[in-house]
Amino acid sequence: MNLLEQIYDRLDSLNKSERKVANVIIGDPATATRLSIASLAQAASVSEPTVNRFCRNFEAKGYPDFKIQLAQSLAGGTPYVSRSVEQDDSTEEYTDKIFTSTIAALDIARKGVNAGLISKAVDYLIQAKQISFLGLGASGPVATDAQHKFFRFNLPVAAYEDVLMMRMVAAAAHTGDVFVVISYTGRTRELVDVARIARENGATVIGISAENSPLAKECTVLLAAPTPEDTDIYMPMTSRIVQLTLLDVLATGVTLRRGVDFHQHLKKIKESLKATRYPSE
Amino acid sequence: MNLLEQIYDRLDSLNKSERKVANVIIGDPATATRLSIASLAQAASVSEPTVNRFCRNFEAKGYPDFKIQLAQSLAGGTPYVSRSVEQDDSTEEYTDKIFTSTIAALDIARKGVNAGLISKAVDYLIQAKQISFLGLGASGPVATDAQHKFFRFNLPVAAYEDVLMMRMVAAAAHTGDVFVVISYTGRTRELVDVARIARENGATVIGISAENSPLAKECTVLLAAPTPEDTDIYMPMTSRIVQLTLLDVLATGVTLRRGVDFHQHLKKIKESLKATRYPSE
DNA sequence: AATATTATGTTGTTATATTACGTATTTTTA
DNA sequence: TAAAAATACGTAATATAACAACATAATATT
Repeated sequence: MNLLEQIYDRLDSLNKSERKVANVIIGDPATATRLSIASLAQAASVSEPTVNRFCRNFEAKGYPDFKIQLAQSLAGGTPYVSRSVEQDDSTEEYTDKIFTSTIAALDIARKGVNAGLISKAVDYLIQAKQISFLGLGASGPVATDAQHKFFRFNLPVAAYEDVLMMRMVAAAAHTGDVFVVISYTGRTRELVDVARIARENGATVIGISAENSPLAKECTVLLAAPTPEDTDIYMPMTSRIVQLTLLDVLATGVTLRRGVDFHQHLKKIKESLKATRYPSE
Repeated sequence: MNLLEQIYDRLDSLNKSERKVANVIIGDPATATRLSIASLAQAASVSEPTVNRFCRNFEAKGYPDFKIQLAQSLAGGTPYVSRSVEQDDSTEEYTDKIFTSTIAALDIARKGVNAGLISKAVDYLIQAKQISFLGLGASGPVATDAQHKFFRFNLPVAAYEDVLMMRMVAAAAHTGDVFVVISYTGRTRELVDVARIARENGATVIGISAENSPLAKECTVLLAAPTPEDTDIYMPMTSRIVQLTLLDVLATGVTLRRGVDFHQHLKKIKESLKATRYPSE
């Protein structure tokens, strides 16, 4: 709960003078952040120490600290907390909730990412003779997207959304091949099988999936997409975006490691696309 | 643009001492808000007036005012500022940058979304006899993903990544059909053509694309994915995530509008998938 | 009604920020 | 390349703001 909410919350339990202070702040928090303690005291018709005591009541070190917290609680207005959509939400509400939840999921993932594992995964990808992205169902497009991305970065890639193809490719895998297996739950039988086959043939398996899942056990490197609390209907949406972002990170890592020559390649690709486009005005 | 972004933006145009100050602030903006001018000056190895001048450079009345603004730009404590990846970034650094940029892009999009247009788009989707998602290249997987999502919500959907198929479907379009056309630039010739054909046949075209683009002109409703400043190599990544999130919003809107019956449907789908999975422990 | 307790204000001190000015550095011009 | 101008930066003095300690007033308790 942010500072401003706390003030509202505790309005009743404040004594006379402090309530005066609270009311001035609530009345116009934005300008309150610009006032000196003297001005605020005057505006509330109380003494300066009263304002100071008021601030300390709210876990602030003093008046300046209080103002900083107040400013922060004013910022943006919306704290990034995953809130689930309700049946009677307005368009504004559910739009905001979806964006906010997605941001919250990314933020959690950001904090939970293991840079060591990313680095390890990049090591494998760089040395790969062939990279295959595997994903079924909702993870299918994620795999295809990864293919596009890595292709742009001039790497030998393929994506498969078809179980039979996956099996065939896994069966024909060699040491040096890398399979990136994408699965939200990590429990899709077929994918777990394919991962095992690939591994048995000496390939490296990078999993983008849930921790402690059957798939996780088959992976050389597992990048866990930390899954937030509620697993309701809307979850797969945000988890998929986390997966995509993890793949962005991997692609970036590979690119950086490969050095400068890729810029040339990228230029070529961009050129090749120009013909298909209307020119910019 | 918030204060922190401004600082990033003007880093180059600052002189030596001021850049020192900027770097300290950027390095840890959160604690910077708690420092006195003396401490900050010391941390940056400059004099206090230099810090003061620095603050005034950024349209602040003085140091305290600057801190307030900084605090506000720090919503929730984490600075979500799009920073581009540098060649010599460590794994931690580029990982964080990618996540942060993605979040920043979503945040910008969140603020820029027009709820009225979302609502309008949802209206069309709900009444649609048939919904087709069209995307080429990097937007292809986005279209396919949308198909998956909307299918789960029991809507008559298809996705096309193939130009010829698109043309055929557009040519056979009827009033009541809805085409969702996804394009980052909005300048892909083929897509623009297809959109026009679909419109001419009475279909509704919902664009998820850039404003003022050729594609935008062919759309019944345009959901602009506001594109942040720099269009360098990494941009398409984040823009695609904004597109996906917009589609999440649309899917959610449709679901909410359709009421309760869809829960039944969702349950059925979940059941059907169970057989393919290893059970949860 | 007397006492204890809490609330609030006054004063002086300390911390903090800012101004004014001077020196050093860089840039420009001859 | 030297001289002049402009800009950058720091020192020291000053003004402002915040706080602590104490005193007084108000309220609650017995």
